[in-house]
Amino acid sequence: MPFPQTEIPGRLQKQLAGRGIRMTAQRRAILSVIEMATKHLDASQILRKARRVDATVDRSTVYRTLDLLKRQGLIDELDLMHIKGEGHYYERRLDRDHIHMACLRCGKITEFASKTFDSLKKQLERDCHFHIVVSRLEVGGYCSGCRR
Amino acid sequence: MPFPQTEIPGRLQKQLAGRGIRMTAQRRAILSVIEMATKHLDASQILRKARRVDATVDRSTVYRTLDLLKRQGLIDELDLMHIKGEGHYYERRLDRDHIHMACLRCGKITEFASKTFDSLKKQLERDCHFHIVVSRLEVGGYCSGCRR
DNA sequence: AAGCCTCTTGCGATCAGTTGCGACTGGAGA
DNA sequence: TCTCCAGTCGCAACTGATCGCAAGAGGCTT
Ligand SMILES: [Mn+2]
Ligand SMILES: [Mn+2]
Ligand SMILES: [Zn+2]
Ligand SMILES: [Zn+2]
Repeated sequence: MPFPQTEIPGRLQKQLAGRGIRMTAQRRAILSVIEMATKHLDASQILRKARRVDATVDRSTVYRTLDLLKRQGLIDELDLMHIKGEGHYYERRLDRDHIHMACLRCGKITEFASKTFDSLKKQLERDCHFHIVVSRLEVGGYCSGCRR
Repeated sequence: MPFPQTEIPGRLQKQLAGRGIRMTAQRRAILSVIEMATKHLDASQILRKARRVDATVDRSTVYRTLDLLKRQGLIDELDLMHIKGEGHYYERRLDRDHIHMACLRCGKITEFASKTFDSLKKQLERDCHFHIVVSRLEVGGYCSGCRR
């Protein structure tokens, strides 16, 4: 999970509030969980952690907040090749896009930012006259430790 | 949805049988639906169509068969940016990988094969010592008709 | 500080996808 | 052609995600 060099705590909350979105105790709890995360979390993990901050948080509020953050472009939703189960994973969206690689054997997730990926997207925008808002490149395969 | 120039009907079925996988009436029904599809289908659409071929097909059999085909590398699973709902879409995997672009306004799905995408994957394999088995690049944004 | 409007929430019902189980069957071998 | 059993199936119970609704609470206005 990529981290910015210097992160102001509560930044996510400020970004939302700055867009005129109402701040609630439940949202603050969920946002703090996402902000402090050191790995990709799924909805049930976010719920569990958020409840330690505010015990009233309900499952549906987590899903609704994740949906809000997605629509606002503040988080990205990942499949991670559905290595375990059908669920989705979430991570904060930072300045630089990155690729996710999931090892089909050991389950390790590797992240990688690539210049070629950036130019591929530029090329897509030019060649297909498509304005890209969000992009997701995920690959499944075998990591250096697991390939033979 | 990309189509091969000449497709032998029943090819998917032969591919499975050739790998020693048992062929059943239900599987034949589901395979034919996937083979004849002219667009990306979700599980409930596949179930509905398969039942018109064999009325006994159950929901769980569709999911189990999709899972089998995924594991065999014969179909790919797509999110299509979850333009509508959380579900997944399926398409046959053919020789050439392609990118999916989903328009967030009109919902149109555009497919695109790219030389740069192919070399990005090669570069990934080299730089990360990762052996790619399956890859998925999906982008959301605005198509030529919808961007202003 | 209080009122008010609107957005948000928890709850329960519902829907979609998964799993365990006993019955069934494809197809290899006799 | 018949037998046989591992693999597959339908079913029903279960789990995770969604939705509609009435109650609750941000935060602007006064
Ligand atoms: Mn990541
Ligand atoms: Mn997905
Ligand atoms: Zn590995
Ligand atoms: Zn469009």
